[in-house]
Amino acid sequence: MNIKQASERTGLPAKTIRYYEEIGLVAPGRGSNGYRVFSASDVHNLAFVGRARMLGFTVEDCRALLLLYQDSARESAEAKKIAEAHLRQIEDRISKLREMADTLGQLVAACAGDQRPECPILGSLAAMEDR
Amino acid sequence: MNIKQASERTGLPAKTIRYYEEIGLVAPGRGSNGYRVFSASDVHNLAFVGRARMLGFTVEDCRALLLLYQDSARESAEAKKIAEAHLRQIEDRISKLREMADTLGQLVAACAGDQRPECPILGSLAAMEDR
DNA sequence: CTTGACCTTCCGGTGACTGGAAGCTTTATC
DNA sequence: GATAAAGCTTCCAGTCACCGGAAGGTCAAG
Repeated sequence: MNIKQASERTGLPAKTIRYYEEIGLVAPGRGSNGYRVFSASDVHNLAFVGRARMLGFTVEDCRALLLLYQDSARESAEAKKIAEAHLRQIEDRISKLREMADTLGQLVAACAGDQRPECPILGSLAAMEDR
Repeated sequence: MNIKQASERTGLPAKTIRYYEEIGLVAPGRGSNGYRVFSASDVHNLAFVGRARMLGFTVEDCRALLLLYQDSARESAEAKKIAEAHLRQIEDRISKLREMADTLGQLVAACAGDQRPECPILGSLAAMEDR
């Protein structure tokens, strides 16, 4: 099948699929007209990567996971290690964002948000020594 | 003062300060030798931006906030609007990350992580129809 | 007078795409 | 057979907020 169909079946934009080929994540064949030809397993691999990306794995993680997936002699410990590291990263990012949101929430709550110039948000940014 | 001192007082890397000048966030003067010369208010503005960045504001938000800060005729509603929009974005990102982390946590918990190839993580990525 | 710290600009890279231009091929319609 | 629309190709540039490094100028100390 051509790229459009592969795109529809995987939910990935055609541009993204071309990009994945460029960086060697998939290697579809080529027809005599130069068009990419996607096999069922190409589509399967693309969908695999698409789902991994939805879970926030980096493209390099996706590459590693795909290799493991295709390796019948793999050890599940390998995949778990990658997933655990990623999970820790996500939790880290969440806690940093949580802190930002909390601080920001306090500032927003303290701001009248009217036509007057006094603003605890701007004041706090100007000198945050009080926190 | 020179860039190194400005960097030390604001906690921003010299590279970042040069970048902020390039995009017009600050406009330090220049000495006869071509070196940047930072006034107290330059440093103040840089610190302002640095704190806004720590709260996750985009550089463009920082520019807007800085302009408001310097505008004595501002209305606090303006600043509040920016902060609220940003807060919503952060909350969005948190909830997306929270979903990822939850899904990922379940997969990690279900994976033995030993020398055997069976792996619910890889299996789930290969076909996530079951969730 | 040299050493080392500091400063300058410019170029390229990051991650994971996305948009758009210029130019093929294929398919459908008249 | 002409033409138009859809779909394909490659390549270039841009995104965001910087960071690293090269090549070279300047300044203070010994």
